[in-house]
Amino acid sequence: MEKKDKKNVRVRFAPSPTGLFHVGSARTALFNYLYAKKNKGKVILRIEDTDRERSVKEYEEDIMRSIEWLGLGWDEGPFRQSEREEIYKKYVMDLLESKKAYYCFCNKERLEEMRNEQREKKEPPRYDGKCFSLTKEKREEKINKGEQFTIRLKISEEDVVEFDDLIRGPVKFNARDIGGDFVIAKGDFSVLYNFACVIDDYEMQITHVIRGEDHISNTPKQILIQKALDFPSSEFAHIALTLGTDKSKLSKRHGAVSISEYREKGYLPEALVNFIALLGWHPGGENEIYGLGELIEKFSLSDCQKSGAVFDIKKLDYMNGCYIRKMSTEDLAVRCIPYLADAGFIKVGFKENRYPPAYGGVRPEANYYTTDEGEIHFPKIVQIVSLYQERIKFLSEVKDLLDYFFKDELEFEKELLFWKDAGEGETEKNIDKCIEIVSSIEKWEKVAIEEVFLHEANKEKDRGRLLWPLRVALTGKKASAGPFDVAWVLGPEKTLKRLKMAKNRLKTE
RNA sequence: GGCCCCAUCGUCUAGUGGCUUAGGACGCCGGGUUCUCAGUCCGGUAACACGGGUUCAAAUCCCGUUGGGGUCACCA
Repeated sequence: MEKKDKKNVRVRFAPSPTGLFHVGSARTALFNYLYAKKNKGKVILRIEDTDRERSVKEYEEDIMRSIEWLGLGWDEGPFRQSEREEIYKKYVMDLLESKKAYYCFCNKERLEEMRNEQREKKEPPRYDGKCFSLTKEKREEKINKGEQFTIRLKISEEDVVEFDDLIRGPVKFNARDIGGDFVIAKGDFSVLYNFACVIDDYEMQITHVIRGEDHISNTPKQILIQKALDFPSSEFAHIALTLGTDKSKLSKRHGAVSISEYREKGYLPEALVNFIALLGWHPGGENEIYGLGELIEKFSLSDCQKSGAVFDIKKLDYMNGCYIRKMSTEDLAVRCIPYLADAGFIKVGFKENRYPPAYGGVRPEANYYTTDEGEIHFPKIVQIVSLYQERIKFLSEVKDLLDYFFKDELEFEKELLFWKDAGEGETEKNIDKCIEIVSSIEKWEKVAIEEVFLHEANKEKDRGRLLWPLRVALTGKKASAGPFDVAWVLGPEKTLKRLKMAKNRLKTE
């Protein structure tokens, strides 16, 4: 149903900076982006900060940082509604002059009371239009007395507002159900959301308004404003909401909802984008892994689901794991380094000051790394990290998993060294054997280590007798990467040292 | 409560009147690989909300019921 001229598609991201950038807003931004790119159109970023009290500069930064991190970007902006008040005011004055809007001096108490009464009578809350009939003299008198006022748009209650939603098809509202003449501006002529939105969409020549379903009831108001101003109507597409596990609109109480939280936990932007795109949209077919390019190529509003989609973190985890496994080990190391640094395992230095660290970005060619023991080279980090490439679902896991590569002494109960029913004696014997094997290896290479250990371990009826204590001695953990790999990365000296330390530990209480 | 939107496995979904004993993915369960944890491979569990129509034929079209959600500010 995507008809009309798509040659000059212009869409907008219009978040308001009243909180950290949310996965729901990110999904809306994504759909806008995909639609625009698919149709060779432009994306305009507009910060909706007409509510000064609730708008926070840091959140605005978070919005832009998050959008960029996701790889989405925009073509024009950022525009800020707080910087466009003169423009809005001009339109308010026009409306006032043409009598399509009027001053209202009703105070909040009266409004509140009226609403309560209507509610009790089970009527829909609605402004009764009292101030519309105020005479010019009366009005000026009140203004001169300094009475507070608002400006309301006069609507005709018989009107039927219809629009053809690109996702849902025709949607119809009776004007009498939208609550009467509604406020478009406050006493200082600062305008409200619906009004600013319509003016901006017009001035920025937005062709397609793609937004969350929660805005569907704002649409008739906006269309009424468009009509009052003789603006052409834009196309609307209301995408279904992102839901929490209880099926209500996703919000803070559902847990992590901001893009920055996901970034910090170590989700990859490409995985997050892939996952979010598939919430409420499906290109058909059985593939589920798509890069941004493919997403753009396949995107269509008509393939969007009409019902809300629950944000299922388990599936995101799975997808993130897929993306982690898919990337090169070098790339993985680059992405893990900030987490290793954060855990205090390594320190990141910069060879040249003119290459300041990019946001979240590490560049092996411009950095050097140190541990408590001195410099550690990038290839070594690659080795370490690659042992966990198949094991982690998100990057921050390396903080808990890789500690033993950066510690000299490991903390663990000696009983952890015991394989099944093996006691102290047998365990000591096996550790001795490991020491012997390690000492005998001439070329410290992955395959060689594995071969000789396996050869020895196969003599036992159960490989674990030899390999379990080896692994625990090297890692101090009951779950870890394979012992040969760990030994190889650790190097012969450290391997030997840890085996000896494990042996000593057996003798302690 | 008014208005609006929606309705296929627990979750994301395929399905656009016959190809469907409803397909895939995540999760979950079982098994293989295995020193552990992952990963990987194989197998399994599980859904068309209900009731009426229309039709030779309905998950698919229509109506109703029920259920869920959104929204009703001098917030966005």
